[in-house]
Amino acid sequence: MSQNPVSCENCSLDNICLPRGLSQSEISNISKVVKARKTLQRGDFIYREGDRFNGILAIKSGSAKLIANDNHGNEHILNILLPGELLGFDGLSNEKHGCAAVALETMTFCILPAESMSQLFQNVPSLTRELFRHSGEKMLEDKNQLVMSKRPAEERLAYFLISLSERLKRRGFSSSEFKLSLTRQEIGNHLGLALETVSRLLKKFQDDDLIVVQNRFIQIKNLDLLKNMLQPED
Amino acid sequence: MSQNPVSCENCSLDNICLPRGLSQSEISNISKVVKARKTLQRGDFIYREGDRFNGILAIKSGSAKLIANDNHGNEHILNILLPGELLGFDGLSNEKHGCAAVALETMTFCILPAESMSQLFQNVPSLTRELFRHSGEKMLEDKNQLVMSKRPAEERLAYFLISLSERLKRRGFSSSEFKLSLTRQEIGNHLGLALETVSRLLKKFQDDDLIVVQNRFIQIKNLDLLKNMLQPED
DNA sequence: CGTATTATTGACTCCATTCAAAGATAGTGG
DNA sequence: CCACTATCTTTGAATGGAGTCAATAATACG
Repeated sequence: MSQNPVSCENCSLDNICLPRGLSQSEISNISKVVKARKTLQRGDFIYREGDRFNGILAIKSGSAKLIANDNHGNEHILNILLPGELLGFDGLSNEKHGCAAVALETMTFCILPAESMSQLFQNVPSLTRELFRHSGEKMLEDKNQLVMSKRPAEERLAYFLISLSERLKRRGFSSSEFKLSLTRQEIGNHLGLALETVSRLLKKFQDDDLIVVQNRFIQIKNLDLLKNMLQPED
Repeated sequence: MSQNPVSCENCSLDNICLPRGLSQSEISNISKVVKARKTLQRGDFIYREGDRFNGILAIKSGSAKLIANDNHGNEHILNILLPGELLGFDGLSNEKHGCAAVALETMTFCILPAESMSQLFQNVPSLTRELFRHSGEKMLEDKNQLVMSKRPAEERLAYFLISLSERLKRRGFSSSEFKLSLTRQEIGNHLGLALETVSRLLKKFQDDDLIVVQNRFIQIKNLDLLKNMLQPED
């Protein structure tokens, strides 16, 4: 892997990613230690479960999935990661990654090296604050996933589409049309559904004029109605 | 609420709680700002969803639950918290708590005030490290819960009992006999099961000689067999 | 163009829920 | 201390949502 120096200073993701909320001089400070890594292809591992923790990573372009293995040899897709989102927190607790990260498509990422973290915490206090903020956000996201995991299949899929749409919007992509870099299998795995159920429900959503599906392309036609599925009926 | 000064220096939980991994002088440093709050009773709120974030809390005695509300007016029990465990991370991202914390029984807790955190991060670098470690642990726990949420009812309940037993053990309590401070309703809520299913499965576990249940008292008779339920059959 | 992967659709099955009713436990006040 | 009540727990029977199995269709890829 190449380790080109990279600049957070002129990165288009500066308002979403690590430097969010930092002053110009602070950004320039972290910019000195943040490294860019070479491009990965779909299926490539960013890190594997058990790998030594090397730092907090940030998606620069493309997308990735976080996967955990259970005792039964099954993979579980814990999260989908979009540009500007941080990953690697699963390695914070004991220097070893607790799950794996895999590219979902051609992608690039940056790295805040572990060895410079303690020094940065001293020199750039807002970075500490910001990292805790990111880590708090991850936990709230996990919380939502846990709550949703107890809801029926239809709601889980609706929530998945809505949250994806909103996260894409915040990153300057279209919120109403996007390509899923996931197979039905992977969507089902992530949501705890059989792939056939995902297929059936996407069709149902289309029949109800909520979305248009064409293979992995999704067009959201009626976001409000989709959101209504998450609300009580009355 | 009273705000008695408290000492982490002679707390029996020092190897589990916040001061874990800190030097004597560092512990004495954080000890100066950590406050103890008065005793709460079952059902009392430690904090409510939406409350301003006041700091990271630590259970000193007793236990608590973290609950989130969904759009349907239902409560979801996200986590059970035992002595020495930290809570409040749900308030890190935007200064407001994303869920509520409620006492499960008579309990006490300590608080690391938010206003002293940034200063501590500067003066006690290992505290920053330690807090990230705790936060990483929480995320791995959430990961396990997400993975388990896709497994059948029997495995979920087995995992719940095992993990409770292990956490109690690390805290110096009996790992084989303990009182659940939760109703069947609450266990079911936490695991995404109907209370009747919890009741039936506890009975089944007892019939299989894995445990003895007497109301809310649980005695684990065969931990290995219980753990086998989480392993592949072959 | 042919092969492998992915997606759709239908029929059947089953795990866990819901509904219902009875039984146990704990807490309260007379 | 016991009766009374509210809450919690157990157990049975019926239902249903989503999974599994299976076969076909569409798409991507070398």
